[in-house]
Parts: sequence; structure tokens; C-alpha cells
Amino acid sequence: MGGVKNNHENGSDQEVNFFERVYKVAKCIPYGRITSYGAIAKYLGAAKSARMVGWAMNASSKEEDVPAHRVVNRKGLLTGKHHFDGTNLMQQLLESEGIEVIDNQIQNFEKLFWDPMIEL
DNA sequence: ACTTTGACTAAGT
DNA sequence: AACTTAGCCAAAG
Repeated sequence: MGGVKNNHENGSDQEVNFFERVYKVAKCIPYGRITSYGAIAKYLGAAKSARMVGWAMNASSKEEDVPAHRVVNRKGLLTGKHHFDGTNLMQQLLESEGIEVIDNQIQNFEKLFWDPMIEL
């Protein structure tokens, strides 16, 4: 029985997939903090699937509690800002949380970095 | 069912 | 130091 079903896309069931896990971790990101795709992927046991995390973020557009703006690449660069409604919406949100962003680059990235493997 | 892509990352040139 | 290639894996076309 198992809640896990590997049937061909059920579609009807809730999003019990990679995505939901990513959302869950992303929601755990504290205010004024940020993390990287690889860190989340690694926490999920799929360190090599960092891209999937980003892909999941793309789907998170329909999710309201997923602060995708707090997720950046390992360099602290706002690579996904183009996926937001506004051109610099992502940066605006981060600055709104007290994060300093210059030229799409988060300042004190290491200092503000939030590692789910350590924090969780 | 196959091909292409993509909000990554690490390694190579 | 900057650009290119390669590895990765799941979803969309």
C-alpha cells in the first residue's frame, strides 16, 4: 500500500513528487535568508538534480507559499529573475527582506546562505 | 515514444 | 579570468 504509487502519471493525485519536496524545503527558508538549488537538491538526496529543483520552482509559480526568490544558484546570482513577473521583481523581494543585491549578485551570499542540511 | 530543454554545477580549455 | 563542454535527470513539446 503504500502511499507511493509509481503508476503512470496519476495526475489526479496531489503533487507528491519532486516538486512538493522542493516546495517544502523552500518554505522552510527563513526570512532574510537564501539558499542554492544544489543545496536543496542535495538535501532531497538528488544532488545531481539541481536543475530539477529549478524546474520545480518554475512550477511553483502556481504555489503561493514558495519563496522562489530566496533560491538562487550557487554563486548567489539571481539567475531565475527572468521567470518572475517583473524584470527585477526578484531583486526587489530580496532587498525587501534586507538582502543586498547588486548587479543580480547577492552580497554576503555565504553569510546569508541557508543550508537545509545543516539547519534542518 | 523520441527529442529538446532547462531557475544547475563542476570541470576543462 | 572568462568561455565552453559535459554530466545530470525529469518534464514539456
